[in-house]
Amino acid sequence: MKLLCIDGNSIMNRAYYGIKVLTNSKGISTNAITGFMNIYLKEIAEVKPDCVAVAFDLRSPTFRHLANSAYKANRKGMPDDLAQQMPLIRKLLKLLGIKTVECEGFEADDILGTLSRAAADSGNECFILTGDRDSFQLINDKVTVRLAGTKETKIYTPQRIRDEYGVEPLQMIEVKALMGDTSDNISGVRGIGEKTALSLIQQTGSVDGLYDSIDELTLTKSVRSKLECGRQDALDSRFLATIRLDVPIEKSMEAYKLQRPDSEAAREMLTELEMLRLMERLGLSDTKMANTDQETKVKLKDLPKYELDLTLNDEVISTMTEGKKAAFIFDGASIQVFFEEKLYKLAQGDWDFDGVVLRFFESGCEKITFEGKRAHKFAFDNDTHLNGLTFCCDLAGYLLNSQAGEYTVENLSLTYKVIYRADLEEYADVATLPALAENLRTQLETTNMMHLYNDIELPLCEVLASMEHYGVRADTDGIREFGEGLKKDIGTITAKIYELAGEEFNIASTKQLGEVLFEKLGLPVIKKTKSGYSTNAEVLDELSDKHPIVPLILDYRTLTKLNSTYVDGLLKEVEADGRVRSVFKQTETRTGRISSTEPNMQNIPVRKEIGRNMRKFFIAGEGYTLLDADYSQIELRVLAAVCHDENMQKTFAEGTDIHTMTASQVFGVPVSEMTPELRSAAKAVNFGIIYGIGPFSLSKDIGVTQKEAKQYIQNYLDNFPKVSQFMDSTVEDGEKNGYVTTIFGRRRYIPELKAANKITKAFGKRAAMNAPIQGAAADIIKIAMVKVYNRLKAEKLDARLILQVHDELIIEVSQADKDKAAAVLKEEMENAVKLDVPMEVSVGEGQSWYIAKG
DNA sequence: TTAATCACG
DNA sequence: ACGTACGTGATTAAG
Repeated sequence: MKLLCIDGNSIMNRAYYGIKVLTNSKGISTNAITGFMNIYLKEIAEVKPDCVAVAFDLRSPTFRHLANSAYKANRKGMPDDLAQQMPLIRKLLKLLGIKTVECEGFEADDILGTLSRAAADSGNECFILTGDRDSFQLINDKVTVRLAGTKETKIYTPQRIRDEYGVEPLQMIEVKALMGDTSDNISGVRGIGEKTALSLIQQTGSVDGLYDSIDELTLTKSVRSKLECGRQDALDSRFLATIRLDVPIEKSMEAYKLQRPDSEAAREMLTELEMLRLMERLGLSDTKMANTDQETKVKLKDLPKYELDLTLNDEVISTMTEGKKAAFIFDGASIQVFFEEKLYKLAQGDWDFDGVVLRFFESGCEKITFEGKRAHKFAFDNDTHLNGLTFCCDLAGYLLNSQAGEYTVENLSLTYKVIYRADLEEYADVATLPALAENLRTQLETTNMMHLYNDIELPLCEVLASMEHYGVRADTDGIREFGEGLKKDIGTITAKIYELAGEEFNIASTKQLGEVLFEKLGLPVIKKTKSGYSTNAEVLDELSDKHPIVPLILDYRTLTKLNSTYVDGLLKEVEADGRVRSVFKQTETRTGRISSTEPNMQNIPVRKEIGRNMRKFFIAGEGYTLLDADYSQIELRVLAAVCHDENMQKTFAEGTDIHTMTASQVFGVPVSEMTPELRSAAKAVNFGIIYGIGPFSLSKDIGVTQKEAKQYIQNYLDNFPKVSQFMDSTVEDGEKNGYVTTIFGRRRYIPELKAANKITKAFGKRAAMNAPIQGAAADIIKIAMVKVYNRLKAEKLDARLILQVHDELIIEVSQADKDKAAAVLKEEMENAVKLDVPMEVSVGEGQSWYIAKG
């Protein structure tokens, strides 16, 4: 028989640090449990054991040996959220019919030792699954250690120990006695490390053997004296390092046979923890359907059967007329369609794939799909239009929970308790769509997000597809030339840096740079990172007048960033027709913004002139020009509107400068006596308010003491009590409901608000304060995009939206239509929504983005 | 794969 | 005593 012994604490620890954050909507961490079960299931599949035992340390401090009461005293207490998961995993294992073993006064290691010995003695095979190397001494012909790493499990047999360490497994005790183990607070012999310890044991076999023959050994003076001084330490450590094999626990293999799980209770527990994926993997979700509702529970055999493997062709498409419904999934290379109880497919390479797909898209029937942006784009790329799209499941899933991560049909079915038609194999996703869409629709209604869905997200996906279809024209020669200049300058600066440093090194390596700056040149260390010295721009700025090399490093950083990310990075993305087509992601951010990738067109440099030059290379096509419109202070306007602060509203209504007004209030200075410095400080305060400010960061930002910064914030909140109230009530709502919303009803769940950890909770509060502001601004520009898109189309202007940068829209328009398009753009953006505060938009025009932006 | 850095709103 | 403003994406080095 095979016995799998698991070091529960060690694997939980591994799992905890392996998966960073994972909490359910109630804020309970589930990362360690999830990781543990992932490892467990993988190991079970590989080892195929007959018996399983999971050993745990007891919660109370345990001492293996009374001889040394300092034992483990210095081991750091486990983080709270890991400790909270320990009783949960034990309960779960019990429900799953897996035996857990613990014993007062003994460590998990001792239990592993005892069980492995018992298994070997009764002629059985034993596998020890653990995350640390402590149990190597237990390895023999019958006992194998499986060391769980981040990616793979390493298997340790006696031979592997001999190969790796040159000693027998049992001799690992002797090695540890000499080298010690800080994590277990075993001192070992002072000054003896792994290398020396191994070599000594290889020569003498054991601690006893070593001291018996110490006079005959050839040793360096220092090693000999260390050994002589540490003789008693070695003996004590040897005792501590020996894992016990005689813990009073059940030793019969029979007792560890896997029991029948208590499925009902396990299902209940996992539902409570919201670990639906795991439930599925454990086969607990009743016949592969994540369905816990009694009345909708259906057995697999009762599910309707459909006609499969039909070919999508024009004959059937001609029957897909108005009023009928079809579900489809199109991934670019193949399409599956579910229509009137039949499943059709077609793949690239099949006869007239593109044509058939496009004629299906043009058909009059109502369509539901998944990731409809791709279908829209395919239609646009082929000069036609996707008609009748009424539901897009990923967008609904995103609105319902913007931090769910991956919006796949399978995940959504699990979350929204829809029978996932795994029985239909390649058609599983498409056959699941109708039920999923129906359920998602209901959810959107109950959460009051139908408006958001119908009027913003669904139409927006067509707009984004259109933007991706058109792309932006790039001046590749210009970029290349700019790059040449950069590369030349980088070469010059590099040489100067090497000269000043007195050596050549990799300037891009923070490690090497840190050594040069702080060790060789002796500059003061301002800040440290986890892995060494911090060398970020903030630190270097402080050092810039301490040594001439520092400003050069800053220049080097600026230039190499421009060169690799923007020049080389962008050139890679330019397509054959001279245009770049970014991918705009609609289900990525937690706040409702869209994001841009491959390339990211939302972080093209602008703040510094050198980088801003990049924008000269984004240009209009022949005969066209660019229009650039941006909202002025949209987030502060949103704040003024949602909190109903009369002061702020009046400022915006009258068109006076908001930062000046804030400065006057916060610093008690009349507007007529305002200085640029005060205005700039007030600007930082204004931004800080939106982000959930703290005195520390504000003080750093505007260069005043923390005390002063604190006073400014207090002044602000006293002068704008409505803002203060709004922030408080938002956090309160978040704590009560688990989510906060924008004025348009967009939700963001913030499980961090329920965290026990202070830092996490503080983050939750800031996120809660920010989300309604950033989110509403995102809502507004999305509405504007849909309106602008529709107007340009309705008025048949030769113009199209091509970019969005959070508060900025860019249109490419024919010279003839530019005035009309500019008017449409300004009008639709300013009137996208009606708030208590006017929205102000400024529009610029020019051949390049650089000029159009003004 | 992760950490550090830096580009944007 | 802690760690320090919200939201993103790309590149590079290094384990």
